[in-house]
Amino acid sequence: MAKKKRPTLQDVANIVGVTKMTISRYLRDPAKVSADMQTKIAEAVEELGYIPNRAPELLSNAKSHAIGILVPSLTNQVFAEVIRGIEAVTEKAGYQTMLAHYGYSDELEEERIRFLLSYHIDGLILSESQHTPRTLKMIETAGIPVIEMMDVVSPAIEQSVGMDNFAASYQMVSKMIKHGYKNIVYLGARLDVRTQLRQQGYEKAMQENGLLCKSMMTETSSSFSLGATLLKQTLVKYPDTDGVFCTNDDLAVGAIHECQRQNIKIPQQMAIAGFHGHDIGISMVPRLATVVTPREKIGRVSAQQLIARIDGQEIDQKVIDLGFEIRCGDSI
Amino acid sequence: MAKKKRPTLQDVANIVGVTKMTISRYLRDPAKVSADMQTKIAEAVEELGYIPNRAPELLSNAKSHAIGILVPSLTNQVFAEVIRGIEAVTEKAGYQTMLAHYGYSDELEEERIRFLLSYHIDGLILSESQHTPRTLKMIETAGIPVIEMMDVVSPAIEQSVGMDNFAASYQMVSKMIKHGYKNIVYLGARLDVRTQLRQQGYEKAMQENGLLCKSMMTETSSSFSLGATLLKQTLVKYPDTDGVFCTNDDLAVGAIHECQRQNIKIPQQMAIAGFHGHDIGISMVPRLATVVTPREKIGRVSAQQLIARIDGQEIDQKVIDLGFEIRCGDSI
DNA sequence: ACCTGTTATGTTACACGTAACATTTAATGG
DNA sequence: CCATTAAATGTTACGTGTAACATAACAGGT
Repeated sequence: MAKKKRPTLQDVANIVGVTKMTISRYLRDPAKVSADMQTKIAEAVEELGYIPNRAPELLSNAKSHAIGILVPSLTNQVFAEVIRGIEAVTEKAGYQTMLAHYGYSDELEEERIRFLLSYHIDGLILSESQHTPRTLKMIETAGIPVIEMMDVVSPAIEQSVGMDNFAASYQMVSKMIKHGYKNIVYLGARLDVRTQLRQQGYEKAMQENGLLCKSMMTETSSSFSLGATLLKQTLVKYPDTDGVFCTNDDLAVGAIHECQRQNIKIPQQMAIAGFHGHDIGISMVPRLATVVTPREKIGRVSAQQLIARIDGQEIDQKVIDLGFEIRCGDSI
Repeated sequence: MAKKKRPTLQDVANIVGVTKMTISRYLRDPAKVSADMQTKIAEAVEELGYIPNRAPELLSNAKSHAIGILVPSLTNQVFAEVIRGIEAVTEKAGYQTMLAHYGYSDELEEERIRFLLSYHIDGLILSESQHTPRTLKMIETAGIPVIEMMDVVSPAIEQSVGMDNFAASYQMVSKMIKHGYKNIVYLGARLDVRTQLRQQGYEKAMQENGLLCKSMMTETSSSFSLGATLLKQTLVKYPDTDGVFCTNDDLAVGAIHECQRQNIKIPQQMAIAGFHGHDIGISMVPRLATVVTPREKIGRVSAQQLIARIDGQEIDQKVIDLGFEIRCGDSI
């Protein structure tokens, strides 16, 4: 069972009886070779099971038609939807995507970016606006367009596409206050930049109304049961709590579960609001109040902008704000 | 703003005043060059922001220390956890992962595999045991080890790691029947192989007990609200339904939501069971009856087996069954 | 038959890091 | 201080597809 080397263009060429250049042309555009040559080459390629080799085109400085996508987490549903948006665009434009994640760690992000760049990707979509100095240097050196998604903070690199997390949570909490809730607590997990922005929006709304800011936070990564736990802890520490604003839907749903366990009536005794507008918020009873974020659109627009810039277009808008929507549901 | 070519080893070498070979040695193992050379090279590398280039090592038939992971879907939480398991192992072993997904389409799977193979990955982890003929040919040609995850069907390629979906659903449905439920309906979405195996397990259990098999199925991809919809439709079509077995937790949770909306008491009037054992099933009220699948372990073991085989070990077990656990919760 | 222009194929050189071997420099022992 | 060995660096060749240019084949018009 000797390990055969995998076939090269030359191997295909030998079968057909031409030079590998002809095979190369056929693979890039079949119409470039004569009709009977097309069938002969097709057969040989099929017979050998030829697999293209990207190495040479990486050696030359040709475009790779691959772009890198870097998300902090795959367990977070948000990014699955953003990725879907990105790929809806890249698929049509003939770009392949290389996906990586880094568990909210700057150092891991750097490592992943180095990995992706080592494959000469044509562009890069990041999910944060905070990077190590080395990351910034690498990206500058690579000289490829970069997009930072998710928030509309002024981009650390070139261009950002997202929504205003601060404004969104400010509006949501203001609405809760308008509904008459006074002792609203902020529930947060996984303290990334966006979580912090949302907390600041919460604080602004509370302070504007002369209310006290309280929070229940953890570094643990978000989950439904964590939401339940945080609510339980909140009720112990702040017994007069009449509302919680959660940094995402998962926590909010878990909080609702805990209220149901403790027979706390929503929204009469307790208001609960989340962030993102995932499907479960619509499915559940009561329907969850939440900020609906344009996740798929963020992906689509990011990919469009990136590809436009790969094609040489200048940046027309450094910051693209795709907005959000407040959905009241039945939980506030 | 002339586009600078990105720096090569030669550029680093020119700064330091040595040949690129010395730089290459340093990058692979700093101890291989003299002490003062180490600092000089480190500075130059930092200054240029040198990014490694994988092309040459792809050209030579060297190992790439990258493996490919192919999952049908990223929105499906199951795979996020499997991937976490895989990467826990690959990270330690010094392998990079290239992740791709294909939306349950054989053709897209083929395309993704071609893409991954074109980067000379050292091994491949797939999530299905059904592939196009061309896919099989390519994999054979590539001559790299392949693992098929998720179920314990006899592997289409070489080795499979997973659990017995058929037995699991058979046991769960049997348990529901033992609890006294008779008119149990199977709720399914996204008709992939594992969904079908689960349905067959359901049917076996029902038939063994002389009960009638009924199902409510759709090709739409799974979601919480789809679970609610399916339950609603089930109650219209089969009004005497007293239990539903769902192909996954999402559908089951949605079904519970719908029961809550319609004031159907769980488990007194309706039994509901899911599949996988996701966090939400523990968080929610009532706690969901479900089959707990070893998702992360499937990932870990798959990666271990793959790496062992990349290192030349022979296959010791063609099929590795990692078992499952029935968790009753409060919903049956 | 001859020229023109088009189409199809061939030739050459190149991109970049590394294995294998060659050479230089430094270090140790007598 | 020379001989021998070890350490550090240099040299050469290689792998694979493609751009750019070169050549061959062929059609159509006169």
